[in-house]
Amino acid sequence: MLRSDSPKAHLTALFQHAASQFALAEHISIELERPKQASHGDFACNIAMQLAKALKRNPREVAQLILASLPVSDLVEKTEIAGPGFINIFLKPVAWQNVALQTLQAGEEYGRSGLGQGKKVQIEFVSANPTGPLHVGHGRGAAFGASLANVLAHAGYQVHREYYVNDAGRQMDILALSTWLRYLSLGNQFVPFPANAYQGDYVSAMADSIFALHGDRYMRPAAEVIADVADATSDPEGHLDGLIANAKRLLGADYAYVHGHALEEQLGDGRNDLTEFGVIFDTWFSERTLHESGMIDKAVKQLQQHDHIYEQNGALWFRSTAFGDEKDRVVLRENGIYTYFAADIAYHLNKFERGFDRVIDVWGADHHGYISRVKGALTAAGADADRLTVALVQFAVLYRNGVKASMSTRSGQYVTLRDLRAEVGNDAARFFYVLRKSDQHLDFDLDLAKSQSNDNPVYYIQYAHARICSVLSAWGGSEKDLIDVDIARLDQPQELALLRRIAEFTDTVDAAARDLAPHSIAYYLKDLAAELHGVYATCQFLVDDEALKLARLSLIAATRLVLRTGLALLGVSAPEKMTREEVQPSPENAQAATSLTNDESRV
RNA sequence: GCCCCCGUAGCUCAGUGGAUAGAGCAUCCCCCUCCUAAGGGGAGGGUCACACGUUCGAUUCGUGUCGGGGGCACCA
Repeated sequence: MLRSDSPKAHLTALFQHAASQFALAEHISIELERPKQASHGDFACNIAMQLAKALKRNPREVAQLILASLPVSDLVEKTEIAGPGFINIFLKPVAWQNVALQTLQAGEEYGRSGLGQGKKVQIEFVSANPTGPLHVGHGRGAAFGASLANVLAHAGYQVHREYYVNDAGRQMDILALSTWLRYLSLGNQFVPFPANAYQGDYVSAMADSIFALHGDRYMRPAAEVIADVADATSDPEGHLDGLIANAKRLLGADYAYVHGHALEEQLGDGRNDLTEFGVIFDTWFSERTLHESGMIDKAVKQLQQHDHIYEQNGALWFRSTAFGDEKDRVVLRENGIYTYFAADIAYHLNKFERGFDRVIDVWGADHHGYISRVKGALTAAGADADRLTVALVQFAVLYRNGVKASMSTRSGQYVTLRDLRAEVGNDAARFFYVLRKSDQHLDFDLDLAKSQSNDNPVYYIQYAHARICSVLSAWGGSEKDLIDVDIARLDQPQELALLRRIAEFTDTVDAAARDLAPHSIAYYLKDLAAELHGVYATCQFLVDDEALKLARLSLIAATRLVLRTGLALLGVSAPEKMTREEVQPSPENAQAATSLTNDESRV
């Protein structure tokens, strides 16, 4: 007779029943928390204190009334009223022991919560300009977004992952120009390479490949390329724009090829990078299609119909100040080209049209000022802006040799996500990225990540998983035989602590989904692994007592399931074996260690 | 000037409207004849930046101050 509800859900129902005698209780949610101190029981309920004021009675007195009408349960050992009016509940061991069997029965479904109720949610993340390799800042957005998407899916949402491709606009033109200038130099047409163009080696590589494929088909005289272009020192941006205009004129229809080649190369590179990082998208949505399909025209017309657009200085402005923005914003420039903002309005209206109940954008914290603008435009267009949630992810600041490293894509001086993955591994990178709250700045110390990768908490968790695999493998039996065992043999404090932790998983997933906080999964897994290691250190699993052995194996099999499920949510692998690479101290390290010792001995 | 994030142990950071605020690293001390010691146990270490409010109760919520970081384009 295995119950299907968790101990907490069971108790919540009991308290709901007990509280229903008070009319006011309908507005109060039953909160059961796990006390920090074991002497306060398995759960503590503060409902008496919540009700006390409205009832104008002493909280301890209210607690008495609640307890008097609390239905009898075979899981409850005893209850007590403590402190200012807490009701502490002590459960019988069987309440927790059942958790192991419940977990094994649920299998991969364990931890699912009803939060999402099958609602469709779209999550858009990364969406980096395809103008160069992804860097460590994009990595954080990728790891956060992918983990959050997994968490939402496990919490019962139907999740759609999308990448918005900024394939229109000036930045892409600058990349195309940069590539073309490098290409021209291959035919000895030397145009001074602008300092504010894309400097990275990947640009030259693309030029090489175009030259290899098509020879001098796109070659033009350098003198014509720089003709009538603004001075590079006094007007660097105007200089770039002049070069772009000349490139478009001189190349004619061929410009689209150079532009398209650069786009495809960079987008493909980013896609491969992300795929290797375990970050997969359902849709890659092209900004250009918004322009070409007339969706932006439509969106702006929609705003015009609601009288939120006016003309000034030859441009069209959206009156965003009417929606809480600090100033009005241009949607159609004087030159007749829509702004990025205009495209984004159309894009978000399109998201809503596609029938998502909820839309989540993962943006870098530098975009925070942009939120009110987009939401304002959605409201202005008659859409429900509350269906859009923007999750801001603070910067990942990179440190190398203790110094903040430059992160500029144009200057080409940055560490790529690919480099980072190669150095610390995908698992450590994914885990490290989500180990901080998203609204916390992340100091990513490369040297530390590299030199101490063996101390990374991800290994601690993976090791717990590997240990279980090792034991179950040595046992050699089938996991199915562990679903129906005499679980009452689990009575050690460490075993019960582990069971309690396993029981928390569903609430953890639920809270992580609700708060858009995948980091709490990472912290939960650390705690879970710690409990497992504790049991491992105190209990022998493969003992002669057959019933005890099966009970303990059942416990660790359930633990393995939760570890696996949780790690999968974070995109981290769950290895069955951990093999340590014996690192021999290099001569420099040995020297450094020696000199450090000498320094200390001088004190 | 306006807006956003942060301020918790020596360091990096979790956490909570509740009853004695936690982890990892670092420091110190223990534990492998035994399923991987990438492990376990223990010790020390705190004015939860500061002030005032709200509350039965504030480290948590609000306001202000101070400190750190970031953002305020007819760029994307």
